[in-house]
Amino acid sequence: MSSERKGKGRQKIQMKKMSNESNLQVTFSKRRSGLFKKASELCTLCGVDVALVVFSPSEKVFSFGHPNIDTVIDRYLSQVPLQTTATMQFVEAHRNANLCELNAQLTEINNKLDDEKKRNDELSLLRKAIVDQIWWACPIDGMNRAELEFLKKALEELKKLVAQHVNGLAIQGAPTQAFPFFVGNASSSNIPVYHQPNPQHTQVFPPQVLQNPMLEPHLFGFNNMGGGGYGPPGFF
Amino acid sequence: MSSERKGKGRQKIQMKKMSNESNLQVTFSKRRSGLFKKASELCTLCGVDVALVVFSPSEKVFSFGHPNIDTVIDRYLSQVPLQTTATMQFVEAHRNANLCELNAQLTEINNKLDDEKKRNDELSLLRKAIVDQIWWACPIDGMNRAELEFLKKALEELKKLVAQHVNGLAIQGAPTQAFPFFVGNASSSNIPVYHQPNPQHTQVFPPQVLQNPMLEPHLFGFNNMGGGGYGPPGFF
DNA sequence: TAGTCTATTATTAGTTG
DNA sequence: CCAACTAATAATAGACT
Repeated sequence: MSSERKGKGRQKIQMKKMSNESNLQVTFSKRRSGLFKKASELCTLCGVDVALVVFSPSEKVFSFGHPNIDTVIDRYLSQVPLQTTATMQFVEAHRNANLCELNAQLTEINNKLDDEKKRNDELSLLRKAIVDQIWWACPIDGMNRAELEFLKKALEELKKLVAQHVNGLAIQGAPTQAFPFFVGNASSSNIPVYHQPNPQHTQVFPPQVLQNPMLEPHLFGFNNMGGGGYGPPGFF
Repeated sequence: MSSERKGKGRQKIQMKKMSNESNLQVTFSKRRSGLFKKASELCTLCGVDVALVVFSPSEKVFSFGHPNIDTVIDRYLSQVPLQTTATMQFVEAHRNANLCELNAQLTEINNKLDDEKKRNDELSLLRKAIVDQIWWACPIDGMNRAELEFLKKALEELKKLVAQHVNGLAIQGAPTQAFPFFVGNASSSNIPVYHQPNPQHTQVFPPQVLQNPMLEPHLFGFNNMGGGGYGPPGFF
């Protein structure tokens, strides 16, 4: 009988492993569905081949493939001759370690950016409120010079604050220059290991570009590695 | 200088292969990013393992894996001993053929459902408009009996129409009983081949449950096939 | 070719049954 | 566990840059 509508709607969630087990299960189901749907849509819209394998928290396996998962996996494996020599493993280990660290830093910086952005938004709002108030309070000419003076001071203070924030961001985020990713539309993210093993089924000297799909080649500055001339084979 | 804001915003698109090549490329890039992001979020939030391989329209390969794509693929392959005997291939071929057809039918039915829903929405809106008009026009008692009569007739007509639509749907969609999927939140979809090869790394007699993730086990009525007793091994 | 912007559509977190 | 609902957040088609 309690016909109350009290759904609070979707809430933002932290991008980290969910603590509540039952929530995790539900979220897994929903998001798995969403992921498979997206994958199938990509196939349909773009006519490309995809393979997707997901192990559930209870170790059950879910998979999807177009035109067929085994075909795609075979194709993938044939392109990644996986020369699992000791050297390769060493390289890979270093690479992964680096990536993890980079991702951690990226996440941290993104969080800071989020915070700053939020604070800036708040300040902007406040500023807007005050400006509006002035607009309302002063039909045409300053009716109360003292008040106007006060508001002017407040505005300057705010301006300074904002400047400080921006500045602080620039200084604090100095290493950010190494991670110009996400700056446009930053949003906290905890991204595991992305991996583009080979631009094509070409050579396999340096294990080649290990990357975050969000952190695509062009973001690193060296775009178009599909040609043949790759960058230096150093470990980053 | 033309500082016009004329973005029309996101438009709905048909769930079929895009015809415009350059649009397709752009969409592929955007959706690939989105897909990889979703995959990584699933890993992070639920702590599960995922492997994702995508071949671009230009045959480049993009992949993602947590904790590592090869690990996940190995795990997947070990669960799918792929007894590629001739019999199996035959079975598989039939299964795929069947699935394609089923998916096609499903898509068609979904489209019809969408259409019907839209029409029903329109009718509902119309009905509501009329009801509202009555409400407005008649403060308390019928001020114009003729008009009221007309409206009553119109309402009955609408009711009949809606009934017809529902009925038509039920008849036209008779085979729908075999596809009770999506009924809840139907939305056109052209889904390729989904595949859950094995509930666990258990036996492999009938190649086992090939399915659409959106079409999960419970939707088929036989949930929990992780036990051991499977249904008949027929080709659907 | 990739990034931006904006209006929309799509997805989903939290709840209830 | 599953479905439905709601109110939010998130993703993205189209147009520009």
